[in-house]
Amino acid sequence: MERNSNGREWEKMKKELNELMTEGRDYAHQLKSQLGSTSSQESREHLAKKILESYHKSLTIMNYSGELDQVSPHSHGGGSPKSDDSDHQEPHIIQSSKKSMPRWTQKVRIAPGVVIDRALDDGFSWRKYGQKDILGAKFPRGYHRCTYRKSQGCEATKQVQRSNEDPVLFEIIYRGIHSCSQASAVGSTIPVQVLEPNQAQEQENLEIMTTSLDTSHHNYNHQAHLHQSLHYPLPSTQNLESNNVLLQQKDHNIGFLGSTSYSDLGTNVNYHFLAPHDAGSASHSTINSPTTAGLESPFESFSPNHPFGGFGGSILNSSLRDGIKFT
DNA sequence: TAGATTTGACCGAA
DNA sequence: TTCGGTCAAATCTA
Repeated sequence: MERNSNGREWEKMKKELNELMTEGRDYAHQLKSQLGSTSSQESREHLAKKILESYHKSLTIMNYSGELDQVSPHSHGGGSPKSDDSDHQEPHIIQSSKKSMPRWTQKVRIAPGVVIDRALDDGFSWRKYGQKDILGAKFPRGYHRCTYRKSQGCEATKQVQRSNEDPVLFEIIYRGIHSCSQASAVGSTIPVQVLEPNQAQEQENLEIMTTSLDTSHHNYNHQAHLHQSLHYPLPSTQNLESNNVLLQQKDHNIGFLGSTSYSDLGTNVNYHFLAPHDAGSASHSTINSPTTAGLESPFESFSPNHPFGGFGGSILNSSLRDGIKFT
């Protein structure tokens, strides 16, 4: 059946991706080993560049494969029909009309204390092209596409939906990968993706990410605390759980990961990212604006050009948020 | 004045 | 027929 050939192609792609990720890991190890040494800044930058390249290649493969929508179609045995429980981010397939486009979801929980002014500043420029009331949703869904769609034919889009149950929680659905000039400057919008690696390798990949964070984040003085849980479309729920545990543990070491802001869909809010388990302690104070329809941008103090942009950017800007799942 | 946002209309999939 | 996604004209803003 068609599924068999797709499966073979997918296996081939996974192999290539695995090689690239491994390459990236090796470079990261080298970089890590140089951190405690007197190696030159140039040498470190070179290694960082190589890491970036590895991940960029990986993401490019995913971009053109058109396979992401099919990732792990068997990942939830007897999965429940569509659920409104937005706090549980079990990987699931979202049927997309644009099958060839990778699509993934991330959830951003906002907390007070950080003023942010760009609409979900993930380093890319977005232009809002629509807003629509969704059946069963209290808040409208915003539709955004890449600013460079016309000039560069970039097909990346995103949708922003505010949670019914938790107004400080935003679900952001990304579609497509940037093909515009921002892609090389910022990195892919696709966050970390580990494609069925064994756990050891998976942990190493994650270590790379956090190592990268440790080497970079000190350049920033954000107030926000960001916690994360990544959700991979892996067949194994065990992998999923280990990812979450690992990342949350790493997260505590990181301290700060980033902040962003979002302005849409209901109220003016200032946010930083918190994992659900921290949300309670972090008072999601919502700075309500007198208008609820205006949806002004509450995001500030998040530089779209910060060095998490490339490798780190694809991971940090996009991944290190409340939750991400590929679909 | 150019670029961004808003919003009603339109279209396609289910 | 309904609903989600996109279009495009009108409007806003820097």
